[in-house]
Amino acid sequence: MAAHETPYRYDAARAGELETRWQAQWLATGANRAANPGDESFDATRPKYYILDMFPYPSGVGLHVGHPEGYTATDIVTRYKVMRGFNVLHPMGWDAFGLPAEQYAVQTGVHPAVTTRSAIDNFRRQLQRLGFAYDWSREFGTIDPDYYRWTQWIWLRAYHSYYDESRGCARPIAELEAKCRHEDRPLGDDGVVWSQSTPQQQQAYLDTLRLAFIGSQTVNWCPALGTVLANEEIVDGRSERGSHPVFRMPLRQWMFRITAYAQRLLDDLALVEWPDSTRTMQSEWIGRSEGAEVKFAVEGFGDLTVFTTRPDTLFGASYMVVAPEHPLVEWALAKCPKNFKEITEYVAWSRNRSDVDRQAESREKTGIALGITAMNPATGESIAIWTADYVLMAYGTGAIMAVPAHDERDFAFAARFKLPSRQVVAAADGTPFTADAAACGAGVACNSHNGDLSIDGLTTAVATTTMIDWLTATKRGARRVNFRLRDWLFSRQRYWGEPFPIVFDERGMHFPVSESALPVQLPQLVDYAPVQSDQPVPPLGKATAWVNTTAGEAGIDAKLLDPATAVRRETNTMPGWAGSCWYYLRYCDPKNAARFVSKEAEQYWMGDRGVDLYIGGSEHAVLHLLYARFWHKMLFDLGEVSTVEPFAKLFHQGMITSFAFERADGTLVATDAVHEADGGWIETAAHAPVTRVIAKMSKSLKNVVTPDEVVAEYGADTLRLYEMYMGPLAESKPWNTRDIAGVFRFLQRVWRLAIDERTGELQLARKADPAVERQLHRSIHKVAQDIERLAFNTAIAALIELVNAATRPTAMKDAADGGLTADQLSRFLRALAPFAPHICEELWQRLGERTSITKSQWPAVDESQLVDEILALPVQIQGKVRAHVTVPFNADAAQIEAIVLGDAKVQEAMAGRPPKKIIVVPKRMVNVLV
RNA sequence: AGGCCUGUGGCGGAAUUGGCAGACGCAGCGGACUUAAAAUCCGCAGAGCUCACCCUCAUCCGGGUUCAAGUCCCGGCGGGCCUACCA
Repeated sequence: MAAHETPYRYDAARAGELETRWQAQWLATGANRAANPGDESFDATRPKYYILDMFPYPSGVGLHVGHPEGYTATDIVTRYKVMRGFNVLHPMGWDAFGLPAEQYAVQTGVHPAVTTRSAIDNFRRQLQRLGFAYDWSREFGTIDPDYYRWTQWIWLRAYHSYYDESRGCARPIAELEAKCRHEDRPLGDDGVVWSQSTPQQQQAYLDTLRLAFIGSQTVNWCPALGTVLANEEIVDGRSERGSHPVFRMPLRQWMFRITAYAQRLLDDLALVEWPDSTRTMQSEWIGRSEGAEVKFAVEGFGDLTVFTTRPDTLFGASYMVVAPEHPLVEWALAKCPKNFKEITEYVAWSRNRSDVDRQAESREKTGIALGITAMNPATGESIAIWTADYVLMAYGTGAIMAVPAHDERDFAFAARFKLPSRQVVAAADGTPFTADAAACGAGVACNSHNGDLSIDGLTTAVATTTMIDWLTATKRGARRVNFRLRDWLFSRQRYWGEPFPIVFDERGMHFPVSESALPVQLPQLVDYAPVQSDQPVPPLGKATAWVNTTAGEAGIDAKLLDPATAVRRETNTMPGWAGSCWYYLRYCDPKNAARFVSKEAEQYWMGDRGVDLYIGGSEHAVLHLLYARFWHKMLFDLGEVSTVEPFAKLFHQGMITSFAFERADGTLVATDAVHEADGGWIETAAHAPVTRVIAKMSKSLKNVVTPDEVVAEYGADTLRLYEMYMGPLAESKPWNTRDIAGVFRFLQRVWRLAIDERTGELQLARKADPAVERQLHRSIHKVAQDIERLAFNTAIAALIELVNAATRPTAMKDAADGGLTADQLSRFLRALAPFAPHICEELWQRLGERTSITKSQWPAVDESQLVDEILALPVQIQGKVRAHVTVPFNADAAQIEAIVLGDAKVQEAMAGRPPKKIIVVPKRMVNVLV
């Protein structure tokens, strides 16, 4: 039939027309608005459900097809839950501060405020074109002063708090300060008390306890990015973004004392419904290890403390190693040892190397003896102290006891430098000890006794506790838990971020901006480029009029500082992660000018367990998700939020990959340089066969697909359906443009089921076909179940099967003889609506409905339609299917046995042999053993 | 080097608790309709064997548990992700 004969066919143009029409309508009528408690339209009888997407970082290039995957999934659940009678919160916004926007601005010469706003506008347009049921009235960006005002406020709350170890939670630091003053405590080891200390000393003391504090730290300096980076932002010694080399240097920076929360961040992973892999990654990142600290006496220096997880091997510690940055190195150099020059050179060399150099080189250990010794507290022996860069200053105490017999790293080092070794553990399974390798496993202690203590013969676990008890009793050490997690470096030498609400006076003391003076606005800068320098120089320093101000002007409490005092503003800014640490809270109450979120809105939407469903990429498994949990716990301690964890259920969508082609030598070829021939692929220019492989979408491979092009060719409903039909949400899956036709044809069939393509008239069945009716109930039931378990691909398959069953044959003369009745169509459309909302809304309205399908109820399922009266059961003889029998659905085992044994084919297969055993699995199958 | 995940037709995938392997879609093949093609509708379709099958083989490879294994256990091989001198 020619196109002119089917002018009312569902094609790209029709899809585009009806989709944009309904999108405008939904937006205009606020169809997707969620009412807050206290709002006029709020219905308190409904349960709440909070569905959150990880909000995007709007980039200049716009959305790619990976973005809508997770967004479509949450949209389906949103629409489904609304139809099921929930009050659903489903918001969207923009994570818009940060490095990429700034780098893009520097490249293009356009201010990041301008490029970011236009990127946001483009992202919003693209998302709205896909018909997602976001409550757009709640939209905000992290760059909005109304938002970052509260980011600054939360930071101030942390600044004003410390971690009370005795209570295990954050408390106002004012309480601690009052206590210090009242008790007139000594502030440090030197015994100087509070009242005898200068204000600077008092502040420095409090800074060792604040949750948001300033401190001098060895930081990761990335000259190419012109900023310092958090440990989490470094991969293989290079910046996660851009892969630039990173160097270590000491710097005074704002930090978060996330380590105070290490144990709780670890423990509470048990409370959340998250993928195991993500919980494992977080717990490994936190890196709890149990062991002991042990003091080794160094004559003239004092104690050299090490952390070890194997105190049971203390008798085998035959030398020690400290990190090149360890204070003991300076002390040793001060004694002018023979190899002073070599030590100095080694330390300088290892310090200046970037991490990438350290790791690029072979594992060959380097190091140098310091020419001093320590006393092994167990053996009383003098053992040499070395320095080597395989010992990290940032972990434990920056010093180790080396037990080459039972530690692979120590073994390699000892082998290289011919250092002594002693066996102190015998393998539990009797494997003989050799000097060729370290025996790291557990076993039984040996050669481990002195006049006071013997752990010989004890298993590793018992030997460990015995040793710790002895160390504790003799004050040579103690039980200790150590974490790999380090404090979070929270300042960046960049322009495009939240300013810190803090100023410094000429003494270098810091003062917080009052809450009432927030936000501290980011000043408009014409030149915001990073400053090329060996030393970090924040671009905000160029805003001299903004930086140099008075206490009064900056909003410092007059009780803290005279308003006329000259002060300098902090010129570092917060890192890109700041805004995403609490955005899910702001969505609950985005316009609140008095609080970051009202108690009522927070308690309602966060409920008992926080966000009910959070979907986003697994690349945020450690960074964002750990930081957000940390902020949330601080806010919980301070009484600002009511749940312990922010995200109850987390799910990661897989990556959408693409095809590329690979030559015989393993190099990749762009898709446009290849053609298909005889079921294979040929590189056109070289006439050589290539194989199809799966690769990430990239410009160079010419395999990037954008939602805009798919929407133009098929419409948004088809794109949504295709992305959900590709496979399980969690898996990574290749985009295959060819396959889109399948779901598009499905929507065309849906359309044709209701609409006569030639006339545009509604066409419906006169009466319901019982088989179709039955299948309709089953499909709706399955779709509901599948949505609950996020198995959208199988839900769609069920709907396709239903439509195939209901489709009229071409030969049918009267359309009313087939298809669906109005009532059936109504129910079918509601089941499909979460997936393909536009076409369903259109057909729904054509059925005569006047309220949006969005607001309709999920169709009811008749349970009796889900069971068959007669079941076909496969019958196995000796475990192989040999026959099928039909039985009543409620037949018991005895009845089924009788039917089976009476069946001719069964008897034939049994060949006269008597049944030895019959296994009947109700409603599944029968197995006869002879 | 370690940890976690994963391996099913030509392709994407299904099989929810151990119970008929390959649902559904793509690509392919055949038919109806058409002067013809497209579109549409109906059918076929894991491999093997002489057609068919209530035959044989088959879920990366090799063992095992079980009446029964894609699914559970052990050992390999391949792919992916994470961590990577963390004492």
